[in-house]
Amino acid sequence: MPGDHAAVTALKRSDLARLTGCNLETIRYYESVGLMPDPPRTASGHRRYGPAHVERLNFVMRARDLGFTMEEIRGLLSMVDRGSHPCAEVERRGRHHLDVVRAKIRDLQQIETVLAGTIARCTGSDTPDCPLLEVLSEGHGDPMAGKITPQ
Amino acid sequence: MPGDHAAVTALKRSDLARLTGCNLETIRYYESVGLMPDPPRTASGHRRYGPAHVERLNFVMRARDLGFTMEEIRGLLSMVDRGSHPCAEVERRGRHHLDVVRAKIRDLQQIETVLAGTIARCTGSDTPDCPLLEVLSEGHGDPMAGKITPQ
DNA sequence: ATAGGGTCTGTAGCAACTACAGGATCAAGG
DNA sequence: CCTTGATCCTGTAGTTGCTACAGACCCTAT
Repeated sequence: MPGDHAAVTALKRSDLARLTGCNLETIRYYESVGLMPDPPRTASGHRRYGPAHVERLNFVMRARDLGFTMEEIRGLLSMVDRGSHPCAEVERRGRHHLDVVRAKIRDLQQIETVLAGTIARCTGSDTPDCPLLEVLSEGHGDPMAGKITPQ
Repeated sequence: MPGDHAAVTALKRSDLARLTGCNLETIRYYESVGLMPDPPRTASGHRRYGPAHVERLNFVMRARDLGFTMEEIRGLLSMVDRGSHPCAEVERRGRHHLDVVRAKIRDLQQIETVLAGTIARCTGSDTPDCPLLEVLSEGHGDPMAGKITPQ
């Protein structure tokens, strides 16, 4: 039966990678940490993926693009898998993540302000007196008074 | 000579940590990766730090607070150590780092926009229909059209 | 039949720390 | 002087989210 439908839609790992834009090794990694289910194998042990795997991987990748941690993604996925995913709970998790994202933005903006302000005072000349090095070396008056969490 | 000045200013690792607010283990780590010089030791091998170490660690920590990578910090420090640190070069490195910081901010703001917009459509009810899950599951029309580099 | 690809597994590496285990040493009290 | 508890020492493993390699296997085409 050479036109077998199941065989036609069966994807190798490289196919799944190409289709989703995900790195080949990353797919195996997601399997190992339980974000992707163990796929069926051929007799010789090669992975074969179907449409469900493509969807799943796209979900994971989109969540990653939105900056969700793997722990958070795992949580969202397990809600989906259990079929119990009330919007209220998903929203709660989304809001929490949004808070984290906003905190990161604030921290980076703090950094940007200090950095841009300092660099603006640079002369660009060959003098060894540099405002940026002074800011890094100074001991008086912290320019980052509010503690930040970088990255 | 019980009032020995050198002895008075000699700091243990825990003292340095307390003084700078740096984690105890991190100091050893910075030594191991060459950001901090190997300190002198007592006969029994215990580290003893002086004011120069305090300054150095403060420099490293302030650079870290501004989001510089260790590689960048290493570079800045080696310029300082060599005594050749023309403002122009420091400024160039600072500007490059500023570009990186601004790119991160833009990426996070992209994320924030999509996330906030999606969550705003959440009903907060018990329905299993959730805009956020739909965004993560959908296959049509990428909400993050411009590729981003999260974190 | 064999050459070349792709796939398999396990493992090591990246940043930038943090934490622990198991031993040595120090400082103070009895 | 001795003991006790805190601190110090070293080396190593863990963290997050991948990425890359080595060495073995397998699959396909000529």
